[in-house]
Amino acid sequence: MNRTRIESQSTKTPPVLRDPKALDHFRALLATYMSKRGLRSTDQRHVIVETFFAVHNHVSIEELLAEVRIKDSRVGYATVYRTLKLLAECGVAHERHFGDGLARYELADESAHHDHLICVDCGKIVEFEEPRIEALQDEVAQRYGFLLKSHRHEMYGLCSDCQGK
Amino acid sequence: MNRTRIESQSTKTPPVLRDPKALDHFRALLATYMSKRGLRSTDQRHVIVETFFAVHNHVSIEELLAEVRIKDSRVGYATVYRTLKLLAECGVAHERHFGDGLARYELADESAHHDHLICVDCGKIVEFEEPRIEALQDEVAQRYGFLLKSHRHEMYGLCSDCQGK
DNA sequence: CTCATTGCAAATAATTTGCATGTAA
DNA sequence: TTACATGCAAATTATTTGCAATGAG
Repeated sequence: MNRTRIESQSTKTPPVLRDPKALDHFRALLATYMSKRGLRSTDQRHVIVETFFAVHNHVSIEELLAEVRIKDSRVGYATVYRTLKLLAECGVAHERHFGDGLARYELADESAHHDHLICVDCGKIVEFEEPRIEALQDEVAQRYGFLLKSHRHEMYGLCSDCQGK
Repeated sequence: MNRTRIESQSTKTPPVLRDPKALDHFRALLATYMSKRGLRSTDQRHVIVETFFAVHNHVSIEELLAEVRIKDSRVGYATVYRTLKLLAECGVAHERHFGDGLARYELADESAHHDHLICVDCGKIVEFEEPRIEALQDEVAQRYGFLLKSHRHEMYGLCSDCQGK
């Protein structure tokens, strides 16, 4: 693993404001999932999950590991991988793959069924929602006889800040 | 590399019919690009490129290598990687990444600006075009001040054949 | 002749896994 | 005390690269 790539992006973006109610919902979801399978609550899982809740959306494993190690320097990266996989399994997080070859995770949020705009220069990721596109997707799927399960819609370009350069 | 995964998908799909004129266009494009940079024409490149033209769209490296080795068993996989990279550079092919972790290549075709429907059960890939979605994409990009360079729009679901199972 | 190209093996890079040790319940 | 978890290192998997040998121009 290329450790030189670690850079805490959370210092670049303002602290994330999240609805405490929503976080409680996700904590409960995780707790239920874990107790149902006999999984155990550990210090590592706790610090990783709470850190994930606190940092910007679309964190990479590397970024999250760096943040986690500020609080507990002895957490191994395999544990972060395993814990994020767990969060994805129980529906708390979604795994995303953009063009740069590494997995990013975001808080699952059923209500915000969004897609992504990605700046190819600075890497900024903007979420967007467009119900008319969703509607056309359904129409296209029907045209080809597909029963739609999920989709991925990413648009790449230059954000307003990077167009001047 | 996992060599057990080799399976020639071209035997599952009917031989691809392509416009000979379009292929000549791509051959010329490649020849120009190569001579401009002093690159050399070799037997390996020739067999790889012609095989690529003959097989189904969205070939993986593994699949293409298997086809190529039917004609010349001594071609190394590094050469296939390098040649497909070359095709992508000169605009003859596009590299695509779907969910299965391996790169797939398709003939570049400016006129057919299509996206993909992918069956999560059998892996079938269907191309679709929907100008109204393209138009909405431009609208969304403008809304967020982005200058659009490219996009990727993939829809995952069950194709009609797999819905019955 | 000269420098691009090839095939092979070794290197990368992200992620996963085996295993001895640690620790919730 | 009994599995599950952890940390580490080693394994995986797709892709890339170094290098000596080959070959195109």
